[in-house]
Amino acid sequence: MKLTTQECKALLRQSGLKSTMTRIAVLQQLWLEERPVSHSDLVQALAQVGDQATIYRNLVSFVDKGLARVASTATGIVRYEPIREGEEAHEVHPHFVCQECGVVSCLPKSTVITTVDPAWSERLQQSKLQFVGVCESCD
Amino acid sequence: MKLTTQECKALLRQSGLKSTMTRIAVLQQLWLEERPVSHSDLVQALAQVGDQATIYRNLVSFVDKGLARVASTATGIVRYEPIREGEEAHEVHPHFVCQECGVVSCLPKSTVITTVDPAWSERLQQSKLQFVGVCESCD
DNA sequence: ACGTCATTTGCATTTGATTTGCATTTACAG
DNA sequence: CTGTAAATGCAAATCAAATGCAAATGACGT
Repeated sequence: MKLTTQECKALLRQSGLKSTMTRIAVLQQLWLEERPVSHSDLVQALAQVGDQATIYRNLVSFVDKGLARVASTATGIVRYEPIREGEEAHEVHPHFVCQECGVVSCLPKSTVITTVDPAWSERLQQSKLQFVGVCESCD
Repeated sequence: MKLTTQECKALLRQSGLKSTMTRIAVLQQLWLEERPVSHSDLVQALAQVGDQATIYRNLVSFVDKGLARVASTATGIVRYEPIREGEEAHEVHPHFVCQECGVVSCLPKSTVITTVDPAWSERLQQSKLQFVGVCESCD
């Protein structure tokens, strides 16, 4: 999904973050990707836009302000995804991690139905469901 | 759960791994812990038993041989747990991660009921469900 | 029990991702 | 326009994870 510069500025403003060139670019890139992306993915994609430390700190503040979340830490690499409108805090779509190539992709929420014991659900801030297997291209 | 040295040797033998002092100690420690443990947890626990590189390589070969699995990579730290008798390959195994202290603990399977779309279940080697929240001690 | 050989270990070091310090620049409220 | 807190760039520190290599050790045949 594509986010216009104006929409980015609006989101940032709402979160109390200043609208910097780099920051806007990072946010747009996050929304552009159709899968969770790592810090180094973004550094590559935005090499001429900004520094790695800047990108890193932007990701941290996005997570802090609720504009993004850590979607996955599979393969020991932290991957982020934007938080899109209308997502429930403790009910997030599942991710699929390929054992071979390590690619992390998003699955439709409908892939799984989860029922959580009420005793626990109150304690939940968030839940992450990860499927591990071999993707089609590696099969 | 406790695993005798003899049982360790048997498991290792079955997996085609030699029965070394350190290796047995690592496997026993894994079984002893009631929660997923990190490499450095083990290095601490087995400081006088063996070297960090040895422990690391043992963990890798355990995963390789199916004696253990990476249970969690929360906090960017890889945590292992032993694969115990009679566990289903694609069964969901819920863990709880504390946002504050980062401790990862196992939850009873009954905490969650999941139904996976058959189209995907065949591709599954494993599923991991992670609950994120604040544990009692940090609350 | 003994020797051989592939496996495993210990120690040192490297890699690669993530994180921080600090001087400089920039956004934006007044 | 101006002052100030926030944000940036660059360099360097961290920290977990991974590797190279020589020495040590388990397992198997004799």
